[in-house]
Amino acid sequence: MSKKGKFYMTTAIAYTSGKPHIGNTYEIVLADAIARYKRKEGYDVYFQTGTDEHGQKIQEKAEKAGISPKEYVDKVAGDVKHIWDLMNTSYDNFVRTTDSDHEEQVQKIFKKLYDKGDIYKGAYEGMYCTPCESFWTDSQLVDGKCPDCGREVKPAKEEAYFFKMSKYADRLIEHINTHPEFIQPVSRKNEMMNNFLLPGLQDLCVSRTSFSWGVTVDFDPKHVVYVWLDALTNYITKIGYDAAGASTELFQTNWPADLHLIGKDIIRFHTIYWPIFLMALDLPLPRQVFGHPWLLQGGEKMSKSRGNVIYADDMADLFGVDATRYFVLHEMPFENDGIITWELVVERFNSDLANVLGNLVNRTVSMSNKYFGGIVAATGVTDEVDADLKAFVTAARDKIAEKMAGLRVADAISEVFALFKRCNKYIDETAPWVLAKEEAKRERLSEVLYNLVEAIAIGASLLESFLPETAEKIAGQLNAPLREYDDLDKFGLYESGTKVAEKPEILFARLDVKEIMPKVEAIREAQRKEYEAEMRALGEEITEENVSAEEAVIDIEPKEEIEYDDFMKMQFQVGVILECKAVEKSKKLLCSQVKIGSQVKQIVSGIRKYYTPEEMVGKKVMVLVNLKPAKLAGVLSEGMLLCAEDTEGNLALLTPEKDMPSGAEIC
RNA sequence: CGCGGGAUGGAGCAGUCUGGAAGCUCGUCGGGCUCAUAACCCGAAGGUCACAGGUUCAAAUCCUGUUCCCGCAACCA
Repeated sequence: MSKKGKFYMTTAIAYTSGKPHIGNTYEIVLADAIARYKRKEGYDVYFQTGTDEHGQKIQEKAEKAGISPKEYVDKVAGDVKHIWDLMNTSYDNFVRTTDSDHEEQVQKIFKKLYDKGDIYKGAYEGMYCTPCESFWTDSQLVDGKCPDCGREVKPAKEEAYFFKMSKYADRLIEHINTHPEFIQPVSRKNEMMNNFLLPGLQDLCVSRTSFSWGVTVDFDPKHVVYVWLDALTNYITKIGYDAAGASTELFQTNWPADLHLIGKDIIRFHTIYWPIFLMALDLPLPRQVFGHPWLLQGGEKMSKSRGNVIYADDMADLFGVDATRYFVLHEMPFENDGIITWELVVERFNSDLANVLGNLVNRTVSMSNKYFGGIVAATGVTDEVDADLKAFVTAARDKIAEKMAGLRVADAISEVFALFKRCNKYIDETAPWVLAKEEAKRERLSEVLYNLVEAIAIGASLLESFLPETAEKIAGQLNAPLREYDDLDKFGLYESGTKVAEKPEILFARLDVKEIMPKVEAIREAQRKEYEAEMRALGEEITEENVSAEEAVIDIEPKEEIEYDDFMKMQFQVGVILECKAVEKSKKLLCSQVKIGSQVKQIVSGIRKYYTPEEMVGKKVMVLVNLKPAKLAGVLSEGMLLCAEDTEGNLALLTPEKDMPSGAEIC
């Protein structure tokens, strides 16, 4: 055990539904920077990551690809690990939820919670709407009928296991209130409190019978364990937790985790369900959960068919691993989403990596060789300007420590670069090429170069956690080892008389956007080709539409087969929008007056995000006319406008392909 | 009136808690320098700090109202 103690941190485990893009890769790089930094500070770090491999979605994807779920996840887990390794991440353990020891512990945990009474076998005692295949609680019903379709529901009893969330809610609220650092950033804490905890927690259904690709409940094998219970517990099972009490030493020393690093989308699972599961297991809670923001492709959504997905390996090919690391670490703010575009990457690459850092090392090494044959020696001939440089450089370590303590990784890396900028300024202040002209200033010149090399050596050591490969390269050129953390506030440890590399190696060669963009285009083209090949392999037809669409094809849950009579019960007609306005008190609803034949109906639709009231007026739309009227946000709606919806939830109104009069029947 | 965050030079952000000369990075323009990867250093232009009121000797900062964006929740017949 080191002097600072242990530090157990995890990333979320990646869901193996496809190859991770740069947005997913961000998390592991961020985690790695923190892990390396903590190690440097002197902590015994245990850094765990891995893949989440169960669930319905994976089962379906595998079926489609015509392989077993296990074959499918083996492949994707391989891809994930490959990228994690490519990004030079220093995890200690790569876990997979299909590992047998994990599955076994999940079963034990489930059983333990069941024996304890926190998990109980129940049923959706509520009401089941057969056409909708959905259960509803009494409070969700509208006039005792299905809130989805308005039809009769009947009591049904599909059995399932539930977890008594409410039992631990007060304890969790108390914990969150007394541990302000628990949820980061704090704005997320309010969301969790206001939306979930304070209104009251519902018991959570923790088993499924609708698919089989998961951990089987061993004492009731037709159920599989809810994927989140399965996934979250990796944080304990894979460091040796044993529900029967025989936990390993690794577990004893490392639990509770010091940091769970996760995406902002899964904060709820980590700050509500996970702590409650732990309470039920009588285990202490993790110290901190940080829900980081997302890295978004500028303006557009990432989609394979469009060829604009940015993958870490493509970026590494074009720019190198450290440049990729630099970009994601630097560009991601603490709280808001970051933006990534190829142009932005090139700009950052040139201005920071090539100009500030690469050129600094290059000119310094080059001057040492030119003036002193590469020998860097301190002479003690100082000048006033040296003091400021030294003060700046020796203060950097603690500034960075402060940023890192608050998980402000982007700010921390900026501090490192501020040091390099200060060095460039020092060169200008001392003007070595002027000193070189006078033989009498030779010792001063030597001291200046020594100071520079020393400052760069410290800078490289501070850079190590973020860009490990580059730090090593710089140390190599200076012919000096990277420094220990405790020495980073001391100036003058570079061994005087050391000879630096004879020829400086270019660390980052400047890039030209004009040369990069054709390569980017090639990557895009390759992506589209690969995508088409995949579609073909799945037997899907490639049409102009599904290549250019957000997602080529969308499969939805198949519904029960219906009789022709069922169809005939529904009355569809063409309607024309006479008036349309936004529904107040609602962000999504538009209220339209629709003329169908000679009658006018008021219809409310959730399409405000996609259509303005003005553009609605005059449209011919398809209307389900005989739907039972209902109130939405207090406004009566007497029918339904038909829309197509993609997987992103984007909506498009259906309109007749040729002009048809209002009231025309759709059949 | 569901909860919360935000609006600051061309772009991206800090500053707001604790009122006291509007700051950082990138870009643009001018200058310097030549050790270096056309790089580095210095300087300049450019902002009514979303809008309207109020408090104060003094407001980006505090108070009230308005508009617009964004999370989360709800809703989406």
